Amino acid sequence: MVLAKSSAPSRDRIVAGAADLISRRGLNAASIREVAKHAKAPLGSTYHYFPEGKQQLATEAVRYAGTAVAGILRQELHAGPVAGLRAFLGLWRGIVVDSDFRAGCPVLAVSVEEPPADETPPALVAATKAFQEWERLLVETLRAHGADAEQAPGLAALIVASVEGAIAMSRAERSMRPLDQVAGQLEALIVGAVGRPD
Amino acid sequence: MVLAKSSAPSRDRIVAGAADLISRRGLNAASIREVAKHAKAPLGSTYHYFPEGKQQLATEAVRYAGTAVAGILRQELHAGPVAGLRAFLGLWRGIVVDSDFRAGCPVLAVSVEEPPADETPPALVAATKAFQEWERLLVETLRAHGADAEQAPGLAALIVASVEGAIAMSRAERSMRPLDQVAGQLEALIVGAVGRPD
DNA sequence: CTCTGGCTATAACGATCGTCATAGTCTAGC
DNA sequence: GCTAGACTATGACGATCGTTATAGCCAGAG
Repeated sequence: MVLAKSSAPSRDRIVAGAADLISRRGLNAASIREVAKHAKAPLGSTYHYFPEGKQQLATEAVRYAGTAVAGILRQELHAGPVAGLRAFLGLWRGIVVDSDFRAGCPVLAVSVEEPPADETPPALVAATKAFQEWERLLVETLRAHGADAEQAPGLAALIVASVEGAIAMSRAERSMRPLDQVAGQLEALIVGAVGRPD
Repeated sequence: MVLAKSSAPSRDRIVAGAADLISRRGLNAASIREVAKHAKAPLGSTYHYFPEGKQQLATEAVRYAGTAVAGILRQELHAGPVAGLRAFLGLWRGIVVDSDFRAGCPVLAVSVEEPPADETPPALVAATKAFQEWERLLVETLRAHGADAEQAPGLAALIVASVEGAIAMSRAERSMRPLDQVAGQLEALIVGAVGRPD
């Protein structure tokens, strides 16, 4: 699983495990005790490594997932926007399938839970940055491959939004149909956007 | 009176309040106590009206939201797919804006939380049905307005997925940018799908 | 060797969770 | 008015939550 390697040092295992657990259960329902057990680390260690508690752990988990996905996306986009899209979709597809539709995107999971009080918690800020970074990478490559410069941001937003939504729909339906249907639509859209001679 | 009269709008208020709270906090983090308070109903009443507990309440909340959205969608689609899309988007836009980015889609919220054990809880089944019903309504209208019959399901899936994803992204970013960008993309796609002469 | 400091082990704190039981209130039908 | 049944009020149960405190282990520096 891309978001949860299991042989790194303790601290990293905790972060990766938190990302995985958050993607499954949601932010509020992912308990620190479960994260620790999931990462084969003692509960005390989580507060040793993350003295600011759950908020810090959640923030690092979101950043970890966001950065990992961005890295894969950046690398695969070198082969063009369609290849990047396929890698992006294949990544999520693998997570959903390998978990038997139980895991999804931790960034989305954090995004759909109400922040406390009237301040934006750092985990939500990290989620925003992750989404925007993915969009930015897509925009860059779309433009570099001939897509209309003004239309690229809209298409990138559509890609990220529809993939995130489709992941959730596929989990609910316990079927890859939504994700695969969206994949087909997006691929055609990208081809049309970069290949069209005006 | 045994069946007919379930008295005051108390029960309905609880269901609607549960849908709202679930959309804000997520399924696991939306407690029955908060739902009761939010609906100005006593805690005991929730177990009186929903003897199967939280699972039943969540299921009815998802069905309620799914049906309400489907009703609006069905009505507005009579004026065509673009009008339907605008109503769909406007509905969610209102929920997000009016709640100051705190509320979203309860169907999505239920979809992104891991089911217990190895069986599918009824709330998740209800979520699947809600998504599929929205897609079905879109497919019908797209076809009725001249969209390619084979392409309509893919476009409908893309619409639902991207709107759901964009709602979450807008909540995270505390900005309507993602939802508005997706709106523009989808509108152009629908126009192209129904209006294009081959 | 001692000693230090990063890590772990264990237990507890108050709070809140889902759920249930019991008793009380109210109202509709006789 | 009386009674049955729909609803409410109240409080408790075991479990689990985030968090903290305290003591113990154990490698490496001196």
